[in-house]
Amino acid sequence: MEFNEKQIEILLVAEQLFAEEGFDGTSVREIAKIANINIAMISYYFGSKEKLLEALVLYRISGMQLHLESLSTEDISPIEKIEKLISYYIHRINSNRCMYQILHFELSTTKRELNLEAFTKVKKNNLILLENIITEGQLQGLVQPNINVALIPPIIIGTITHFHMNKPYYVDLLHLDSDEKYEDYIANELTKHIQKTIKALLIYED
Amino acid sequence: MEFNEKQIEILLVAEQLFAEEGFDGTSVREIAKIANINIAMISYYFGSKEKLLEALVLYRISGMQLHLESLSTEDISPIEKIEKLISYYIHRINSNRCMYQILHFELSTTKRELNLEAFTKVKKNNLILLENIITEGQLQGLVQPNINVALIPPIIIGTITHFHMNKPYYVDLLHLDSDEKYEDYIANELTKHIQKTIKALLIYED
DNA sequence: TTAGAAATTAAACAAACGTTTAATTTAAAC
DNA sequence: GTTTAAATTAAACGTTTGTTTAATTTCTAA
Repeated sequence: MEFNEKQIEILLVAEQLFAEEGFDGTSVREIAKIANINIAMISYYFGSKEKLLEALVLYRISGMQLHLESLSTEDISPIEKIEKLISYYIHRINSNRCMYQILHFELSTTKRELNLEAFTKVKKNNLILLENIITEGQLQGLVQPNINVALIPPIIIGTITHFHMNKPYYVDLLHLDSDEKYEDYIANELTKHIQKTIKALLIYED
Repeated sequence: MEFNEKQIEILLVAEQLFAEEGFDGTSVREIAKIANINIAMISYYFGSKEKLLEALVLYRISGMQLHLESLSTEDISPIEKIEKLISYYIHRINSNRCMYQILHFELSTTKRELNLEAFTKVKKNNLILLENIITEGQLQGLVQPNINVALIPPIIIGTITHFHMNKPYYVDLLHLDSDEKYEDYIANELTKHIQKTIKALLIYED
């Protein structure tokens, strides 16, 4: 699926609005107004509002593949690999904040049936990568046995998305009174915190 | 604010629908139909659809106060206290799944301005409780210094909510092919996993 | 038993919704 | 320059939306 400039403009406007106000809370007229196009163009290009959403999800997820194959073969310790993987996770969620917001809702609504196979595939690939790294660490005696690897991504992704979703609360609690401070906190404090947590979990003896 | 039986029935129906289809994705006619009442009763009792949501949020959050004051004085180790606190967290999120789903969306939408002071208050109270327990642990030398306490609840809450939101994915991945298995997994595996993670974080030496 | 309040109803309201139409403009190809 | 397709438009379409109305029923208390 290839999109022209105008279509991409529409997709980007729709993405932000869907994230801010939800799919059902956003009207095609609103999208058209901000994207500076006629309402009919949405049906003309995408078929319908719902197909616009599908196109958007596909458009984003296809660009979301982790390029981490190289990580497996890098000459660093498994722990460092995990740290890199977490950084990458956080970076991906950060730069796809709107799409994660949309998916979070769409995943749990019964209203629409989005085809999220591509997304599932990405996640399963990442999980295998993580499993390999952890197995490597276990063989080297750096990582404890009996680690439930499937439950590690939820810690990483869950913590970050929860932080984002409760932005007003954490801005208040942690005095992050500018967007810059907020972004910095995520890139530094929060990232380190998650890395430390996962490292602790891997090393911790039950 | 006191509600009669009929009002509570409406609130419960609305809660489930708002959680499943979102506020904007749910119509008052749908609520009325399932709750077996006339559409006009919603305006009659609550004023409007939006005020119905406000009433619902207030109704749930007021019943959400942790009853954990006793925890501080219990004669168990700080680590055990943390474990209990986490169990309680998980139990609360589990039994308020719909409301958490609704709040998750409402917290990040710019459409409506819900008064969530009560919710913030609950969270801040819990944080103080957690801080006290951790300080106690540090004084006894059981817990490391330099713990960022504010970032511990996000791990707990984020992990569980992420798990819930991605239910179809984890059902598939972990072969939880019945509701019972799913619930059991959360109550056992996932709970233990989070407890282990937090314990590891508190004990782990950087 | 009766008066008054509360609860409930069907119907109507205007506004907003997603989508389609048919006409027009713009662009590309020959 | 003409032809054909693609892009764009304003207007209208039929639904659905949340809310209100005014009439009626049910309940409560004197």
